[in-house]
Amino acid sequence: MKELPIINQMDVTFETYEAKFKALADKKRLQIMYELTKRGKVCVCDLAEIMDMAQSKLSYHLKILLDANLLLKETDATMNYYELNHKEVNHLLSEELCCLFRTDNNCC
Amino acid sequence: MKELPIINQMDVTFETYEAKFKALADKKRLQIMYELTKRGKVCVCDLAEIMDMAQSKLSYHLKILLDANLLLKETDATMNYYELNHKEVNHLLSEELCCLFRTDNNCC
DNA sequence: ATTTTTCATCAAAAAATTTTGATGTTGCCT
DNA sequence: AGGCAACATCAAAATTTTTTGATGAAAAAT
Repeated sequence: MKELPIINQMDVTFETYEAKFKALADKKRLQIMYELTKRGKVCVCDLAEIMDMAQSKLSYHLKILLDANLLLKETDATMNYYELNHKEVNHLLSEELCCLFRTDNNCC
Repeated sequence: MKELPIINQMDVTFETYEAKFKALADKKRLQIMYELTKRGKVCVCDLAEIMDMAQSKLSYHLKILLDANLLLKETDATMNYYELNHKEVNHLLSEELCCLFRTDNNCC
């Protein structure tokens, strides 16, 4: 059982966070996160209206957030619902950002 | 004295965070942050060695982090020293990320 | 005064991300 | 079965970001 060299461990760590921060590094995606924070579980068609965004474009952005594990997805028949992955968001962001993207006890 | 519409306030907020997360959304820049967390105040030439990165490239990345207010810069003669902006980092990131980029009391 | 060192900036090329419109898939309804 | 609604995926175009090598600026050393 070989241990990974520390440099590679760090590398993996940086890559993981890179993906998460990349997902957050977009105005539109931050607004999606914000709307989901406010509204809870929302289907793509409603979100497309809320965001005033073409459906394929929205799907693209949702996939990026989902792949970064910042959102959770739930399917019901033909509808797909997305919501914040609060656990992940809380692990990532400070309390200062709570008003925007966090919902927990000692929040705002 | 006209109040900004809420939608525009939010817009500005999202843009600000977009820039900060964009700055963090890069493996190399995360590693720069990490090295500065460990080492404190480092000049560009030393950092270029540490990062094994061409100087112009490093300057490019440092500028992005500096513009996002994640780093602080200090000039002494021909040397430019960079260090983490701990205050800003702490405002942005969770305690969970403390081991990587934060240095404060209740840390690790 | 010239050279050297440190670093920023520039412009062009390369690479990555985003947008767009079209097409594919799945499940529901008639 | 056929049509429709909700959504994902695709490929090409558009845009943005990053890399590269060259040049510029400012202070120190010779």
